[in-house]
Amino acid sequence: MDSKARAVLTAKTKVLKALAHPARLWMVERLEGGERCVCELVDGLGLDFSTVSKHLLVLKNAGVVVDDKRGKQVFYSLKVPCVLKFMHCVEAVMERG
Amino acid sequence: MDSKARAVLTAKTKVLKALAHPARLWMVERLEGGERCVCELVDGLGLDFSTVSKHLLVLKNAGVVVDDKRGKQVFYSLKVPCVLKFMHCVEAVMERG
DNA sequence: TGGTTGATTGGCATAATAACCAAATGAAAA
DNA sequence: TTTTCATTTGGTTATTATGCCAATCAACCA
Repeated sequence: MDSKARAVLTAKTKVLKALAHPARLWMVERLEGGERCVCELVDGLGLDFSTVSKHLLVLKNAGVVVDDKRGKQVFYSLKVPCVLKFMHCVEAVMERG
Repeated sequence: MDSKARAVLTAKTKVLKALAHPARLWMVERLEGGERCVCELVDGLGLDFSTVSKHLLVLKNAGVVVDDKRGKQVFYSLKVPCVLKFMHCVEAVMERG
């Protein structure tokens, strides 16, 4: 495995790692229904504001979501529509458990 | 979020976490070409036998691979064919980075 | 039987994550 | 301009993940 192949692998796992947390996956699923402000996500998750903010940063750095500040609020939305389609495969893995 | 929804999320993230490591993802991609014995994977990765064995256990516990002991060797193969299809979406995320 | 090979397990040190609280930022309202 | 509100950042601690070494196990061979 050369260094280029290693870099590609690391980039892919960055996306997977971003999705591989219950709070972050919940937020991504929630964003399927359209953009949400941070406060809505905090309410739904029952976590600290700072914790949710950091989770959103992870998703943003991975290229999964984008943010848009309007007025006092920040709205997050999915950057790539297929993100949740591919979750059907994950569910298939679970069912064949 | 009730406890049932939380359990489903945790189960999904178990699969994602299993894939979210360079060595494990590399092995899964390699298994796309058919079953491989542990020794082949060790050679390709350049990691310790014990390390590779533990990574494979993570994939097995997540339901991504199955093992088959034949003689002294253990062969691993993908349990769910769609695992790599959904990686195309991950690649799409990377390209729109 | 005794030894070798392929693989797993246990143990340990180190690194990376995740949660909270407190404090800082920054834009809008007063 | 001062205050306020939504969010982010910094700091700390607890938990989890990773990788190597040594020991073990199971199957084959001499």
